[in-house]
Amino acid sequence: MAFVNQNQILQSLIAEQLVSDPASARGRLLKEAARLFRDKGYERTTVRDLAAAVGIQSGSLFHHFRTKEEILKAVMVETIRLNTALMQAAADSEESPRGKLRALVRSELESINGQTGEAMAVLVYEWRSLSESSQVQVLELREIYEGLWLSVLEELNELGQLKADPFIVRRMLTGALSWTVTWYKPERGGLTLDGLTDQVMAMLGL
Amino acid sequence: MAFVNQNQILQSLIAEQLVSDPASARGRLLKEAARLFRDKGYERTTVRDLAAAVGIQSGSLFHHFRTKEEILKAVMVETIRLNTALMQAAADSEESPRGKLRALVRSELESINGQTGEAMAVLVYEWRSLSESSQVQVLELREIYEGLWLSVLEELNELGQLKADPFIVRRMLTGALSWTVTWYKPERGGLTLDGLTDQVMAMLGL
DNA sequence: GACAATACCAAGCAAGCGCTTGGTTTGTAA
DNA sequence: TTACAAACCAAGCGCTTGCTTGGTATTGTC
Repeated sequence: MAFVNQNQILQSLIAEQLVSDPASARGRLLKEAARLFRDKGYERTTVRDLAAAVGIQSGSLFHHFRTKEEILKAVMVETIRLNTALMQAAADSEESPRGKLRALVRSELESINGQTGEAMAVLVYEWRSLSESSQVQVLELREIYEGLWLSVLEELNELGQLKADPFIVRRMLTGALSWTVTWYKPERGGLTLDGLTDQVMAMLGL
Repeated sequence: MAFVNQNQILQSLIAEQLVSDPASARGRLLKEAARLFRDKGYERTTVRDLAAAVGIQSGSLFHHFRTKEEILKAVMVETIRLNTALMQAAADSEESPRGKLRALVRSELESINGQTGEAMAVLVYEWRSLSESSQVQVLELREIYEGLWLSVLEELNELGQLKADPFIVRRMLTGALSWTVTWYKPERGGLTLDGLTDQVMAMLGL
């Protein structure tokens, strides 16, 4: 498979209309929404907050989205789509199972602590605010994403390099990596994203 | 130090008025509040929900607590107090650093997935709903709790048994263990709490 | 340049929210 | 029995919420 960079992946997803262009009105709203939802929580964020963040009246929001919850759902759906593609590319760029796992860890840390960090945090911590029917739809996408992890972890396990059950390791990693959003501040303190990735791999004895 | 069981610890904390008796009106409310806050989130839980859960009128709540937020804070404060005492006892019951760490992991898993699980989940996932001044107060208690973990992890590190930085390992464990609340269901599926603890230790290469 | 369709505004509605109020019941102790 | 505080109820106030409505700019298309 050819190597592609992150921007190419984003562009092709936009072309397929699977994620909104960050430059479009919809895209800008979703970005601001993700930030507000992470900072204040979905419930504490009002439609007036959302509208103000993109400079329109609160009522005008409902021209783009039918309900407030639809905004939350859109944030989650587009985030999973983008990150599934990014993770797939990261895994494909490596040969060895260990290399693939490291790429996945690094890629997820990047998603959580980088550009799409707000949206990733929303995905993890605002799950309960989604209606049940929306949860089902988002869960379907999430399973593709998780499948990526499991295939790599199972490969490692068959090689005897994993010290615990693949399913459990993935779940522990889900918690551990998403939790980094609450404490990891790359700017102050010397730990880089690669350094953090190394620590995670070391912790797993890899 | 003498071995004490969990109930003895709870009783002595009640006697010192550091946590509410679960049989008292206040104690029952806090228990119901923890459950509701975890299930629906703090913001989605109304004072009418809280009152109905203990069979009183919504206005009557404010005879016991000045504000709704005070209820959230009380849930968090009492939960930390209880669990700090439980963790201290668990660590003291073991000799070796590895044994102490295992006891801490098991104890935290028990807190998260057992009786006080609702409250522990609230502590982790409703942090943002606390006012800043309350956050400061709860954080002070939290630091005692974290100190317990760090002293054990540092001891292990000095013995060369830890594969990554103690601070980072603790943070990874915080995320990983608290996340178990979203997927670990001891009743269905064969994994016991001890089994899960073993998996965590294995993952750390211990 | 006509004409939709799209994007937005200004105003406000109905419902639900946290919390207050004034008054009644219940528990306790002399 | 009396006295008094703690616990509770019934009612509702003032405010904020998500969302609707009727209308006006703005944009793209032929």
